[in-house]
Amino acid sequence: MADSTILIVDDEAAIRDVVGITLDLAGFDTIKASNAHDAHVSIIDQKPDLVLLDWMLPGGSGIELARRLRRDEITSAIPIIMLTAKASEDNKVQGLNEGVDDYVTKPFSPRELVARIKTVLRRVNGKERDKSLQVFDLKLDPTSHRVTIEDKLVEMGPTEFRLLKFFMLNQEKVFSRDHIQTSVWGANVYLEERTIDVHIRRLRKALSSVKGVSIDYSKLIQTVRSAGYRFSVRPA
Amino acid sequence: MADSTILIVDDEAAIRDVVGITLDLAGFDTIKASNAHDAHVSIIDQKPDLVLLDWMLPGGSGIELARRLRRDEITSAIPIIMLTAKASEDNKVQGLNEGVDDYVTKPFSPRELVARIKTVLRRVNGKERDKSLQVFDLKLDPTSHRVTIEDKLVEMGPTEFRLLKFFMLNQEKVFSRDHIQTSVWGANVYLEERTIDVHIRRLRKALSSVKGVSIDYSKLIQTVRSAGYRFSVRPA
DNA sequence: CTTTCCAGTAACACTATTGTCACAAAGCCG
DNA sequence: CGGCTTTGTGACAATAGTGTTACTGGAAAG
Repeated sequence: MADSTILIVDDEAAIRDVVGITLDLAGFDTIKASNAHDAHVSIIDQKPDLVLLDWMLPGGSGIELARRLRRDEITSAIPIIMLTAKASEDNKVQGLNEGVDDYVTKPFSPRELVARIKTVLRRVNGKERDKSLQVFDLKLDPTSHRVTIEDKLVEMGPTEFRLLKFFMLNQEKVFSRDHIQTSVWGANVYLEERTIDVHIRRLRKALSSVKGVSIDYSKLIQTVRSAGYRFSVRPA
Repeated sequence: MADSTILIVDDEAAIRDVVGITLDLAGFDTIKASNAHDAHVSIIDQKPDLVLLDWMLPGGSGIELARRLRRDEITSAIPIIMLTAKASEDNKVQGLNEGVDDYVTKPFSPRELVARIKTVLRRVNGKERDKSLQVFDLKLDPTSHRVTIEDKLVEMGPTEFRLLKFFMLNQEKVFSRDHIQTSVWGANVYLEERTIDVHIRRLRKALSSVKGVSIDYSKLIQTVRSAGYRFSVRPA
């Protein structure tokens, strides 16, 4: 983790410097780029472990670059954290569809930035253990048994909680209903097949029930026809 | 913790040696005694942080010594772990009433012995944080939201779970119903006063519902007339 | 010993949660 | 488009959990 290389893409030198210093202090290696083209070259060339991408870039926006990276087989697995000037709903929703892994809104505290980078790296590396689970601003705390979105409590039943926990611990993979049943309800439990669907629905409902939130987190639970469901930050 | 001194009281030299070596390796200082009288003198003289006491001692049983230690102001705070040849129900129940802090049944693994000593020391020193809470063989795991007695699942409702968690985090102190209500239900919640009593009853019921267990763990929840309730391993 | 008070207990009504079902909607195939 | 499959959705009944109440039993006070 401490050896991860982060590519910082921002047209403002001041931002590059501040972020660079922050990440240096946190033990990351850093590369910098001031425009989308240079960034793309650096990514292919040096394969950073994560890209910090400014939303607004001259001559090719950040979102364009993100899209390109996702399309390309070689770069599609590299996590991206967007740096946005302000929390705009449209931006967030669109970014979600482009497969961005997280957002950090300027101005941000060094602490938060580092925390989010670590979270994303942990998630991508599949080393999600203990502690509270977090995806964007959706947090699940196994200890206090609470789920929040942007610090607003999300109400759901115990079964939905376990279902969400399972998904957050196993992101990006498709699970059959059988598999979900075994993992969430346990073996030796007979359930009518459609029961899973209903709980999926209830979970989605709970996730989108929070008002005043820019992202619809229920979209993270994707239906894979004839296969099962998947929890993913990437577009379906 | 690593500097704690443990007094080993056993009439068998072989046991004293084995236990002594085990504790040395675990970083504890050890004192040894082969009978109740010597043990008592050593305790007053050297004030060990914990006493490992053999149940059957020639010329004054271990239980007698435990009782004497609890009666005396000076020694009453020193935790005691009993070493018993076999898990006899009567012994355990009686020991519970004498205020023994834990039991280890011979033969025991060094690993288990050290683990139990550390648990008791942690509990007594009030540094019970994180992790799973344990008292004797009663375990509460905040993360998995499970309670077990001797690894057997104890069924109870969510409210009883929180109530038990509260008690296990705050042992040996008497709490008024008001205090319990605020801690477990939260402030700004109106409850009919007797409601607490009913939940206490349900928790006790749950704790004593497990079959094939030598100790009645419901006894740990003590009623303090006109004051409230207390969770304690010491006699009422 | 009697009275008074307090806690134990059982029973009840109310609510939340859960699994199931029936039907509507959407996707997929030729 | 038309038929078939799969999923979304609302409704429902059964169950578990919760708070309240009334009655019982035992301890403390007089």
